[in-house]
Amino acid sequence: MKRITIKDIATEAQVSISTVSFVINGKGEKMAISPAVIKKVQEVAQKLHYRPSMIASSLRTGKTRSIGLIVEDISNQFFADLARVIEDEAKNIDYRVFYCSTGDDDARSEELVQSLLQANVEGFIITPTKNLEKTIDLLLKLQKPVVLIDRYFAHQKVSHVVMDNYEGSYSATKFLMEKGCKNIAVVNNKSQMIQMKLREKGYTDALKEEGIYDKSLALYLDYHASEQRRIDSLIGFFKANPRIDAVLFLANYMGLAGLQAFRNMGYRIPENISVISFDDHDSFKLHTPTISVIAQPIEDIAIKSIQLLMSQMTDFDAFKIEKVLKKGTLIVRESV
Amino acid sequence: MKRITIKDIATEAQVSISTVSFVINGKGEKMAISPAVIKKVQEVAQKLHYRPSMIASSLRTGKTRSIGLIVEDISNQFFADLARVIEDEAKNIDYRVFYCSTGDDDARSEELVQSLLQANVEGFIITPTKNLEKTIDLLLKLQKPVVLIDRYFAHQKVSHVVMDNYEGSYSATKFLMEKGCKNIAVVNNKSQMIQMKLREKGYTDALKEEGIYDKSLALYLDYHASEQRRIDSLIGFFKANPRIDAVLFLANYMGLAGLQAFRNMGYRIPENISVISFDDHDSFKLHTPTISVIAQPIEDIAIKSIQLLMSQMTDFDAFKIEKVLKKGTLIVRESV
DNA sequence: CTGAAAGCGCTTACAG
DNA sequence: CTGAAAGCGCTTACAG
Repeated sequence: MKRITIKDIATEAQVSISTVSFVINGKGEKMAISPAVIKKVQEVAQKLHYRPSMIASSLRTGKTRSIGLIVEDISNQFFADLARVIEDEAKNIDYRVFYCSTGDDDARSEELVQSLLQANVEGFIITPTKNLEKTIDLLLKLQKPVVLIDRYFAHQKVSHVVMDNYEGSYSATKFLMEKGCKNIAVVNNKSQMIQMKLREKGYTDALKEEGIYDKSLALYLDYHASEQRRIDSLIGFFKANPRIDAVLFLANYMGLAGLQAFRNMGYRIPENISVISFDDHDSFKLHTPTISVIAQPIEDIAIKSIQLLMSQMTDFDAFKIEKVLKKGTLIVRESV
Repeated sequence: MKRITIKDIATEAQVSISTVSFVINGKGEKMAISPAVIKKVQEVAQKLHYRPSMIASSLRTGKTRSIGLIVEDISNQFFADLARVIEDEAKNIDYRVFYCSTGDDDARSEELVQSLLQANVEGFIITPTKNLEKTIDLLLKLQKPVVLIDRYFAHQKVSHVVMDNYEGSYSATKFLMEKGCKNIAVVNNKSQMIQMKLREKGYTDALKEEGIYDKSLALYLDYHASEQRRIDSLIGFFKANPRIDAVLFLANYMGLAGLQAFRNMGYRIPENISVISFDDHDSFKLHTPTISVIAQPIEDIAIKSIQLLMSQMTDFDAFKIEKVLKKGTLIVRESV
């Protein structure tokens, strides 16, 4: 089955290919093509089931009407929701989204960037991995619009949209203290990424203000360890520190592992321990008891990052770097 | 920043663009180009940071090395896991995957197919919506390789890979009966899609064999209703049928709604009611009690469907239609 | 109001 | 062993 091209339409409609191209792209009127010809061309295109070749037009115009979205893990509900909103927003302005997961692997992230570059995407929305700064510099050098989300590099001149992580954990920690908790632990990962540091700092500062900060009450998990390994570390940590009466998990996968740890240990929530986790998740709503969370403003982040990207794409030179913080929401459930 | 093309390399290396193209594509030796020239070209390409234009080469060769994956909802864990495995498999053979969600909407599904056609993907893996049969016929007419997953149309000549849905619910129902359950309900949706019908038939047949089938013990939910509406229907149904002592949910989102319904009603699992759901989910592992499931053979399905697609892509004419059933696994947890 | 022609960056059959 | 040239399907500046 041969592909139908504008040439076929031109022949069939007995006009030139330029005329066909103008009509197909809705520029018929602007080019003062007669309504009769416009109608004719449209009918023929319809009849032959013409489908324009995106590839040819991309090659010609240098535009692909597509953006690349690189997240940490598309099967994590937070990123899946984010991707869904970004895709919808992009569709509204007739853009396609190519999305892919880094698995928190620097080498893979760089490959993905290269592969999206080859696919000629017009802009990038990225949750960078720890050592991706240089790769992002490359994108900037290539004049590619970039917006970072969820995290960023403190000294890099790139727009980003992230949740106000500091404020989120600061107020969650305050909330735990108001409820009477005295020995509040925190569970973080070892990544040292800025968003995780800020979350921990919010926690630390809130406790320091009350003079009850105790740095031995922090556990650092390995992102790449198996879930069982994480659960084991958690059990070890809580057994070693029986005085802990509340815990703040700095990401949903840690919270999920934590709940399994508590179940194994026979801890009851909130009688034995109060729990708050970052990032909402189905399981937190469904758990007995339901778990309080600091929910990310997913929709705000998605919409703002597309906006920033678009303004860069429209006018790269006039564009100003924006660093946007969006407030999260403390959702109080039964676990405190 | 101007794009570097093979022309630039040719100029710099003082050879023809054909030579450059051959070297870049690893055909240097085959074309008997001297090692010195090969080396030279490679060095220049490296030095200038040459990145081939996928678009130009696609236009020329008609190949894009990409496949389209259309699932129901990428934020559902089942499809997310499936997508992840398919992406990895595709990457092994140097293919890219474009994935997108239908939201169980026929019109959107057709749009997605059209948009992937325009992007010139070389093959399709699709979880079709109810009325997508004609669109799939179109793909077949266009000689596009297609593999359906999760569900299919009984009389359409297309390869598919699905779980053995009948066997899965048949054996789950048997298992419930062995445990002494007498009034076993089933919760399905209204879609009437073949995979859902087969799941229900496995349930029905198992009960009929024992002569205890009661058709009033079936509830049909609306996929497009809000979660709260689904929960309300479930509560109404179980209140109206207090003799029910076990329930089989035919998809994970129904099971999740069911658990919330039981919590609202104060039902205890498994004392008041035994529960088995199709499709595994984090929440089922984490729930108190943990919930037994019929897990899909996700990896098997993903790998097999890529295989089938590849054999169609390699030789469309010689290819035979294959209809593959993969067995699921009953994972027994605390809910029965 | 419409058409001929150049060119986007590649690949490959052909010529030498 | 290497090069000149055609052509993939479009868009658009230019000419008339």
